Amino acid sequence: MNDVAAAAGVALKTVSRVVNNEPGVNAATALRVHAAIDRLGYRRNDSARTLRRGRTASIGLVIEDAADVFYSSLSRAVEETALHHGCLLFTGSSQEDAARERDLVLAFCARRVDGLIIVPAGTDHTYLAPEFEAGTRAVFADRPPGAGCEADVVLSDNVGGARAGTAHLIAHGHRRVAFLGDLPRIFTAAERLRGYREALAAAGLPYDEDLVAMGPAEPARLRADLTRLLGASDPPTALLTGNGRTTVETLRALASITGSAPGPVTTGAFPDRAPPGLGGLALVGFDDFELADLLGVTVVAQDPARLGRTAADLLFLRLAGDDGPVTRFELPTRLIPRGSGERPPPPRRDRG
Amino acid sequence: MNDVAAAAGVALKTVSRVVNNEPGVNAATALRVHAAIDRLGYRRNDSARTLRRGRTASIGLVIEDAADVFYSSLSRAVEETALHHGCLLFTGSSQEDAARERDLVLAFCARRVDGLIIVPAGTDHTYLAPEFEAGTRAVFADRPPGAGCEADVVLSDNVGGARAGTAHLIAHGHRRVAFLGDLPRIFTAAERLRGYREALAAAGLPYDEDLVAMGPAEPARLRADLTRLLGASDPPTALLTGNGRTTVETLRALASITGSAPGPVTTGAFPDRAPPGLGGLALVGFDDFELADLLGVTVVAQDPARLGRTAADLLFLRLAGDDGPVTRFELPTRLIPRGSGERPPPPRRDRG
DNA sequence: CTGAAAGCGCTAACAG
DNA sequence: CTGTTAGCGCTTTCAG
Repeated sequence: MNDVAAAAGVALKTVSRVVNNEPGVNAATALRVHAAIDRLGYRRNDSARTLRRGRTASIGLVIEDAADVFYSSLSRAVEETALHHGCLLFTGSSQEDAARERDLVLAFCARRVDGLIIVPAGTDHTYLAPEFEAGTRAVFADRPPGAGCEADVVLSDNVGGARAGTAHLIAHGHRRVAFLGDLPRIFTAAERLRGYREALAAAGLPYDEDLVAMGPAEPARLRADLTRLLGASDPPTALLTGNGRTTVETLRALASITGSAPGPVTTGAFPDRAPPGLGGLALVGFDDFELADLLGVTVVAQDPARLGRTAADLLFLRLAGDDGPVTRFELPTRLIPRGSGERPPPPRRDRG
Repeated sequence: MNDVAAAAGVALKTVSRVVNNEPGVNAATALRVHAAIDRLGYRRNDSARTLRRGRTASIGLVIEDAADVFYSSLSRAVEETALHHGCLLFTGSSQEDAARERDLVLAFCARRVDGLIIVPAGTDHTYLAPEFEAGTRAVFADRPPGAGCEADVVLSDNVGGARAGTAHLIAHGHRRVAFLGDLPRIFTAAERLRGYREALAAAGLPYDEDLVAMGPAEPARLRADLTRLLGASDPPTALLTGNGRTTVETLRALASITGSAPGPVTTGAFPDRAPPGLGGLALVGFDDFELADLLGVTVVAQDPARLGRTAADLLFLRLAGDDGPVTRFELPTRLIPRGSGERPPPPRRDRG
């Protein structure tokens, strides 16, 4: 900028004014400055600019895994909103690791991001207190912050969604509904388990621990749990899977267990024959996923993009000075019947 | 930092030394400084730090769409490598818009990112020249830079992959193979079309323009093109789809045209019956996708994560001072037979 | 081992 | 309309 000023024969400040389109610069002078800028290939250093101005015009986003469709949709929505507000976006994946989440957040804070959107992996966010004190704002998405951390949060209605999915299966005659969930320490997994239990209770059905399998969405673990479930003396006739990954891996596991892939819905909306590969099981999955429509898999859909958009909107509201009380948004889920969740249980065999 | 220095009764520089673990500080002094840091909740401002040091320890990534699985995998790999090098990552989606690509890149450059990884939407990258001159490094991924821009690039073997996919269908007896590609202005689409043509030529088959449909991967457009293709007097018996989105939307379109969803591979590896929904068509898709295995869809797989990793590694090599000649990596693709690509054409009806 | 001074590139505040 | 001065928070350089 100094060089430009020298080249144009003006003061530093005049160059600054021109570069920022500030009013009150003689057109001729501005022209001279512009010429110098072009000649020297000058580009403003926004790093220095933000240092001076106090705001970095950047926000940080910590998600679980950028490669996961759920979080990448959320991320995309946040990006859109950020750009719309003239903000650049730092992204990082916590990999469901609390320490890594903290490191990322603190790294973003060290760069003095104006705000944060966090899908928390950990449950202790006391490390954020100094940052909050320093004026950094944060909005939590998909999961709430740990106890003792007051911050806005945008969630899906996990309990309601799981309840609806379970009730849907029960309404179609199922009395033995299994739940395949994520690790129970994960907020959404615990909430969905709660919804599942509530639906059972509402229908007067007993809660049977043997019908519940919580764990990571890994093929080996799901295969083992499914084998156990299906081999039991009183096996489930329906499955509620706790998230997108789990649903997909369950379909895969079932295909290998029953010896064929899950079948599609035939022409009509809801076929009355069993989709091959589900082995006669009914299935409702939490989270919509690509090709679920073709496969005829009934799901409880979240809207990850809306989750991200809402969180980002909220953050920018805060950054604009909104100092209202901490809020908690809960976005609705939507049950999409596609066949796999509308199948009745097989006729009851007599026992003995 | 001033406050900390005052509180600890030392000079500014001593605090700086402690914060950066620089050697040559009395243990007792360091302790006093640490105490002051904790008491005041001090956190170093990395923005100021990078301004002074010249390097921002951040890189910018411009992809087409963060919500697309292909680019989100690439993105995740870049992120991993960046973090490994102590770098933070700015992300932005160009949405296949050259102007937006440029704006994002220049915004990143204004923040003085150390380097860039770009999946270009545009074909004119002269706007980068001043940045290169200023020392910013860039690596292109998935697609090469426009003419006149010298930069490293990491690609998939698009020609070879498309050639292999087409040859695979021809080897299974098909002589009427259609190609459903992306917009021809997109580098990868053009390359894959070239591979398709090469395979035809190698097999002594004519290139029939009526068998080629290039355009955006949108349901309506694909439905129209497929309807036209299948309704022709000499319709194709096999399809090569030009990317993941197109494959998925083609499956969807075919399902709605033929009145049923595509069917799964049955127990054996390659069923000899037509997967329902493909209407007897054989299909090879460019790009692997979630559940392609269960649906039995043969694909030419790219490795987006490796694309990202390679590009990032290359960038950090450059940032470390490697000034070798500009390189062009081409990663291999892999044909994964799953059934849909191994179906023979239907017995030839006599015409007339 | 510690400190004072200068300055990274920019903008805010106040002159002229 | 233009310029000067100070300083954002840090590190570099050099001197104690």
